[in-house]
Amino acid sequence: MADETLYLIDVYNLIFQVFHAIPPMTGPKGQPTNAVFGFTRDLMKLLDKHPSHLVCAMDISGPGVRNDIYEEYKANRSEMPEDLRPQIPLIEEVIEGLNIPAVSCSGWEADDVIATLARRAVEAGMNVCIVTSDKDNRQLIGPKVRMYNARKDTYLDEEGLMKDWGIRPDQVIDYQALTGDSVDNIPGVPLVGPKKAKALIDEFGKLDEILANADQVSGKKLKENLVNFADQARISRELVTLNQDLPLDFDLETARVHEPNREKLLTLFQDLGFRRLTEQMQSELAGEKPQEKIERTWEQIDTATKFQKFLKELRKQKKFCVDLETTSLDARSAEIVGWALSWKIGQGYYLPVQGPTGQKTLDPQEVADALAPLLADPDITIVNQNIKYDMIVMKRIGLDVHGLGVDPMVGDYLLDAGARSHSLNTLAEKYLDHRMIPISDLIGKGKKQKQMFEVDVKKAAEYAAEDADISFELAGIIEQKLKDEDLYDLYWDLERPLIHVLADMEFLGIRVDPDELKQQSEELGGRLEVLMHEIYELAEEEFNIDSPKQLRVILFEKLGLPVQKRTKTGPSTDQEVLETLAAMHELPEKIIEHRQLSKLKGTYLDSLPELINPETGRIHASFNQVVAATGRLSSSDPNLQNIPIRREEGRRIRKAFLPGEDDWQLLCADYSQIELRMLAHFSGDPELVKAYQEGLDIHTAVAAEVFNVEPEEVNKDERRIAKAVNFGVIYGQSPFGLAKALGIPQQDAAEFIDNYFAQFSRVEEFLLELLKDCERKGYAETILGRRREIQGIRQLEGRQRNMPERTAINTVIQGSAADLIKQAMLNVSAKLKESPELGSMLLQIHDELVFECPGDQVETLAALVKEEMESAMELDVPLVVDLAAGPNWYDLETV
DNA sequence: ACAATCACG
DNA sequence: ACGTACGTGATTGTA
Repeated sequence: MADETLYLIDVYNLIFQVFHAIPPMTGPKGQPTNAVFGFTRDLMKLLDKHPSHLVCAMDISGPGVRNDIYEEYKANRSEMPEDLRPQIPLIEEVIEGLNIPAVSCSGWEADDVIATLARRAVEAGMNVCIVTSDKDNRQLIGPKVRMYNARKDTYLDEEGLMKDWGIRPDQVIDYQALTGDSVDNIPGVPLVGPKKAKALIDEFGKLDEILANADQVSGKKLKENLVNFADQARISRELVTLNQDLPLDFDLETARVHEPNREKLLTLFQDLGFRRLTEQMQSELAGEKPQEKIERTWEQIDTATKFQKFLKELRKQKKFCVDLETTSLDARSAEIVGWALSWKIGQGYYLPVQGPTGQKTLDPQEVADALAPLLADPDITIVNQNIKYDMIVMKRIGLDVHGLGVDPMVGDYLLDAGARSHSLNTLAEKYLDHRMIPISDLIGKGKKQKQMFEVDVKKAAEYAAEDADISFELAGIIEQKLKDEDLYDLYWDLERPLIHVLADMEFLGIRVDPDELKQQSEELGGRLEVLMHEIYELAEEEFNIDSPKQLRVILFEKLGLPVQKRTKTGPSTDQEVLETLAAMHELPEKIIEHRQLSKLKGTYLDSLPELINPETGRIHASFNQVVAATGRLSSSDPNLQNIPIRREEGRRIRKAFLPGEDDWQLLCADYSQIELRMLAHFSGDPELVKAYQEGLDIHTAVAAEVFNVEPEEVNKDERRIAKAVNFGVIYGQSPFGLAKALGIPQQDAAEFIDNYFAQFSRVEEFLLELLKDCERKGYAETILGRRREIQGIRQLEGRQRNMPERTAINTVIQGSAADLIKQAMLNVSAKLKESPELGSMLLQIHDELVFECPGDQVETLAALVKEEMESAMELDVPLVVDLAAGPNWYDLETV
């Protein structure tokens, strides 16, 4: 039995771990499944390690023996989360399906079961591995007993324990008795933490000795505590001591690993919507050999000789992955620390060009010079995860990529636009069942984070080479998936070239005048100061105006104003509420103004200057291609898509946004009512189409139809209502929403909507068709075939379906508009490549593009941009682009 | 880490 | 009798 290993799994420990580590998932029937999935995956991973014996140890709910010792034991444990409870029976089924015995003991905990079986196994000459993150089990560690953390894939043995706590396994109980454990509500001795506990144990030995020698301990308070809390420490010791002698009627031989019940598991996995696990069961049932785990190796290229040999090999490749390790997440200020490459699955290379002093590195320039021609070769396919980042960094040292292939991140976005993450870690788990080395293992986290060049080169190499290797493999897999799903053209012809366009925009950035921002900030600062005092005066006390919690007290308790609506945590104080309250008291008005001004100051005036790159004098925001589920871009660091415009006070911030040179101009080109035109095109409604073809004011035209008056007789109110109804359609409107937007009774809103659909019946038909189509396919689809899965469109009914339906409608319209402007960006960009002297594209704000150009080129550029944007797609309605230009983003005049 | 709020299309 | 407009990102306060 010498080489046999028993794995003892603390089931609930693993369940809680995976439940919190894995974001919520839902099965086909809308049931929560994340814990089942994570548990199953981790357990099957464990089986890959070929244990000879396996036991699932469980708790039985209710108070146990330890509560007799100490009533408060585990008293601060909260109830099992609502989303977890229904998953427990499913997990039990998984355990059953895997043919693993589940063992528990009434009155005792899983830990005691584990302790008992561990002892018996060791006596039988077996090795033991305890699968839990619970620290109590550390007392069981020994020459033949290790612990295993399934989530982190790490083992802990005697040596590891010494490294972590600095003690031996037989000292664990006393250690824990002293330090206590807030999770299990074990009291311990106050003031004694990990450091003190180790010191005490080292000095005096066992707990009883420590307590007996309390008078010799340095530190007055500590001395007292060791005396006063001695009993508490002894109780704690009893609580953490595991029982190794439970009367379990269990023959270890029962734990021997058997073949799973694959039929049962298959059905279960299908019901739960686990695609990969279902496939795995099917192929195993079909008698296919499980795929061999790929052996992943990596090589460090750090000498001239190795580099020459490496280059010889690289030059033979038609496709490879390049991943840069750098000093910053901001591509515009990042320095290259090393290059990771891969052109074969399971093999990565790392070329360090910067490292801690004394470690071998290559010459940065030599590496760049050698790689430049390969990167620029259009016949060599270059791939990487989020390659836009690397392209920007490389652009700074004059390197260009031409044969851009599949970026797994962008590809996965097309395959599953709604996914919460498209990170490399996520994709590696999703497509390769591979868990990556977390970067925090390398550089740490929080404030003590290291820079990549400060990390031991060998460690950096392993991490970086893995990235390149995995990205390379993913690129191949995702390319095939895109082809299978008919999304390859959308990737190849739209998203892929867009990466270049966005990289260029981010690289160039936009010039911002810090002095203008500073001046405005000071002005607002003064006004805020005055407002603040007025507010304190009216409230008759000083409080933090930015704290909704404190504001609630002032408004609703002190002033006794009526609560309008509630948030999760209490009465709401948002703008809408304050506006209502403004009729009753002077204060809310002032709060509104204070909020507005401090928002402008904090979010824009004071933050933007810090983001100006000192080298370029410009702000280089990121345009994210894989965030918005509808297909739109998003902008961050900073977000340049939400610079104020609606109110004059905020709009002035735009004065600080400038063209690159003083005699240049900014040119703004925005699509007129792009989403409504999409709706007209899709529905083919003759009235809407005609209105657009004749160039009418659409809101007036719609008002005329809905209110049955001549267009000339439409009054302001009617136009306003028609406009709101028009927008409502795009959002999948409800009478409630419209009523709220317009401040009218819900009845009236319902009537307007009915009238609208009566007049524009093709719109209603189109929407119904859209929903039917979406329900059939499970996803919404845009004009260029972009898809977004709509959760709940199939299984939900009644009012529960409203949300998915609105999402579906909005996705088709908003997403198609996003497709259109992306296409326009490509077309404009292609033209500007031919005539770069005309200017450059700087920003995209959903339906608007911003350019900079020399003053004498404004008209030429305007004509080109208008032409390309209006002809980007051929719709059944004309596309109209409005143009404006000026010396900054505020003073714009129609071109 | 999350909730509330508010800036944009 | 409910609860609801669609899509983002940044800041601030609080647990």
